[in-house]
Amino acid sequence: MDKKQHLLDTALKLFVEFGFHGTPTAKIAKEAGLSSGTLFYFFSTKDELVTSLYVDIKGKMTAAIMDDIEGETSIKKLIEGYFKTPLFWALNNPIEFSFTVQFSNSPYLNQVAAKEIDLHIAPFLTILKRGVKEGTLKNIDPQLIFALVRGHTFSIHQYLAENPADLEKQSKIIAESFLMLWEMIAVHS
Amino acid sequence: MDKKQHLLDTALKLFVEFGFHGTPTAKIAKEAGLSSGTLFYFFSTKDELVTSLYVDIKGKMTAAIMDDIEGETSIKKLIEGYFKTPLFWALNNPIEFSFTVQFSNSPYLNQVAAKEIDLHIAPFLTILKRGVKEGTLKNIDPQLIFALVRGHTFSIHQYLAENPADLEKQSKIIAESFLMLWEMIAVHS
DNA sequence: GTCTATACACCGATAGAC
DNA sequence: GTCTATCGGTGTATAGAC
Repeated sequence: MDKKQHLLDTALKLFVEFGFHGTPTAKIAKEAGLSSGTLFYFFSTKDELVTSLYVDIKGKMTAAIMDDIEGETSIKKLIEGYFKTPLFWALNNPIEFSFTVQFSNSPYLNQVAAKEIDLHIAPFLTILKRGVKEGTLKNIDPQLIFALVRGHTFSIHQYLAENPADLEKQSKIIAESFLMLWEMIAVHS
Repeated sequence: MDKKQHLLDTALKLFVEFGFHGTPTAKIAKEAGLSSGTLFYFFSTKDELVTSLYVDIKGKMTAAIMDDIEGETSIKKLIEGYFKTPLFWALNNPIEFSFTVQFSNSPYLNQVAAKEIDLHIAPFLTILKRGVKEGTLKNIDPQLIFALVRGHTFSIHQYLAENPADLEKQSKIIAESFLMLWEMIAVHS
């Protein structure tokens, strides 16, 4: 068994429930069945544990998106992947997703290098720019379109989290909400 | 001068910059030119200071919305108020708005009674229900429409915060983005 | 109401044995 | 690699004088 991973998993669960501040390292170690010393053997500081958890999760989410859009070239399909994949991923990994939301809206975000964040944003922005250039997307600032996709994702996630439903219904909501998003940002011919 | 209000103002500024955890009560008191003892004379715990700050700000935002939509009856105008007012309010009160975003995505939110939160949501939900019933809004769950409006607001705020522009341009973006939102949720005849 | 001084709990991190 | 034990620092909150 991988103890480092076990510590990450335990920390994740506790952070989401009690917050970063509300979760002492001693509690993480104890809950994981390990000692404080071991925790600090794997992570030199608490901040490193928190931020590496974020980088970890963000990487997994991005990987899922990349996997989904692999080989795609159509703007619509690409944006669909960037929108739907995180949502389906969130259905299967609610705690991980909650963590990223909490982290992204906390001052911890500043501790993650801008380059690390840009790494996930840049490719999507390139796609959006192409979409605007080609006339597939409305002629508005790609940064704004990016914000709209993000916000829409955020909306649907919030809704799904607060209104439990079976997978079929959830899938339907995600699919329909993508069409709403697409109508909003695409040029209709 | 109202020292309690001064403490609230100082705390607000520091919380947004350093986070709740990163801001000791002693620092708040010192920055406000007061002593720790005085702080705890006005607020019996730090948590009370944090949550009362939230309730305070939320109340002001809601008041601004209510003031804006006073006398309105048309669904479109009402939703426009609920969408635009917070955004314009955020332009003039960026720190306050940042605080609410940070607070809403932290475990502190659980410390605010559900009733307090519902107080701000319920009236808007009533309007949305009426809009769906009347056929002005698309026939989807009002809760979902609510989430969409929220997310859209979140998007535009994020965009405006990251892309500084003059007031005229900002106003234009807010106005145009409302139309995008309206097209998304309204029935087109 | 406001201050100074301080109690005292807690937490992050280290040292050193095994 | 993992543990136990513990240090030093920090932070909330209180006591009591003014």
